[in-house]
Amino acid sequence: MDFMKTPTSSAPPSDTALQVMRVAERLAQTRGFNGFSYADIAVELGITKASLHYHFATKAQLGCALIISYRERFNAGLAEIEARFDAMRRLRSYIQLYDKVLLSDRMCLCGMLAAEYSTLPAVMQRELRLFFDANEQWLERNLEQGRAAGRVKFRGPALEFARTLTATLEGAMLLARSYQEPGRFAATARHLLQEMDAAISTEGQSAAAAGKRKSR
Amino acid sequence: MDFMKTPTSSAPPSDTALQVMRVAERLAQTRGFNGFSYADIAVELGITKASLHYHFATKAQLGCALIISYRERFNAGLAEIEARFDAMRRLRSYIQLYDKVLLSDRMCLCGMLAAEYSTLPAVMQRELRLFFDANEQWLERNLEQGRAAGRVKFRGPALEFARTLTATLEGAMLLARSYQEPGRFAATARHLLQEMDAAISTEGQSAAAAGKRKSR
DNA sequence: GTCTATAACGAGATAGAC
DNA sequence: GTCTATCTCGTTATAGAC
Repeated sequence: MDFMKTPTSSAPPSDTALQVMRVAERLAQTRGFNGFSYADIAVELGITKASLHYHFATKAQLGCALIISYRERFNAGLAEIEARFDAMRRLRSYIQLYDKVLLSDRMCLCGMLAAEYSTLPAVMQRELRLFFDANEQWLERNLEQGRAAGRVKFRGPALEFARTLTATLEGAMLLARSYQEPGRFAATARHLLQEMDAAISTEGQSAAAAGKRKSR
Repeated sequence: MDFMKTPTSSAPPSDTALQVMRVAERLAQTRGFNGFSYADIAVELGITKASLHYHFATKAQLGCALIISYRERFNAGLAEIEARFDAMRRLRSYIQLYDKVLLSDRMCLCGMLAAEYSTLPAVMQRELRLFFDANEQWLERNLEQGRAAGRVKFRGPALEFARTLTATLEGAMLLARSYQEPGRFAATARHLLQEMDAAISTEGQSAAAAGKRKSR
């Protein structure tokens, strides 16, 4: 965990720094990285902007710390899930990670930053891609294992399906926040899990075409 | 077609206003609504910021004009598609609308604005939702028709699948832009179309679980 | 319609005292 | 570590001449 001023620093963040990050993370998730300022954080914590700059000299450094922290917690969550459940429950738990974020009225930090990608400092862009890389590797691995075990079904390469899955979850979060209905995300989550569950028959998906598996 | 200063105005936009919108739209799609300023537009068009304010008194009005214009063009595209093709080709064409945007190095305007939703003026928030509403109604209608005709297959209510579809496309665009690979979106698009195509067998999706029902 | 000029404010960031 | 004070720049927006 190196959140701090330089990528090579290893000093543990102070109490104040952690509070700054806590507030900044929420603001970044709800308003975007370009949607909040040091003044917003300072007011909420009852300190001055100058004090913030002591802990995070530039906003880019704060942004990097946010991504690294978020990614590490996410990866820790994934590791925990992977150690515990079988294939379908892992995927269910994966989706619940996203659901939990949305239920706290936030967008995924990295999904939000992805929208702002072209305006972000290069250092943040790099850290951001690492989040999605880790996501897709975890999913690819577990999808492949689940399919081999006969518990998960999907078509094509696991990597491509992993990317589709992440895209759907990020997109569903994004759109759900424009409405005031958490059910929008939940419905999509349910749909995804049903489609992947090898224990659920695929018969009768198509009302009229049901009888036409002959075509081949 | 009312892009202009008030929601009830109906004067056609002047040549300059159209140029302003053309530039502003591109900036909003690539950098976000909070990621560009009147100065950016002014420099690019070789006029002054003050002139911009003559055409669009406030940035919120410019933003509304952008959404309405974008939505109307999108709806026109959807109407054209609906008049011409059969079910699967309609869905393919729908996805191509998104692909075309991404290939011009842009994010969907409304997907981008959805990320910034909580920071947008209320008038823009309202116009934005109308875009997604129109999208989901078009998709719901055409998915249902396609399923009834036996050409499209999917599980559950058409409305829910429509929302999942839009979420996947918006999410895939969002993530594709953090990498420099348009193939990321294309792969997801291909995957979606394969899954929906009733003419494609669903056998063998699950390597191990599929030992049964082998009509191949 | 477009301009110059400027208001009014907020942004990120720094210097230096305590 | 936190403060006051300040700097510089960019932002939206307006007044008024041409």
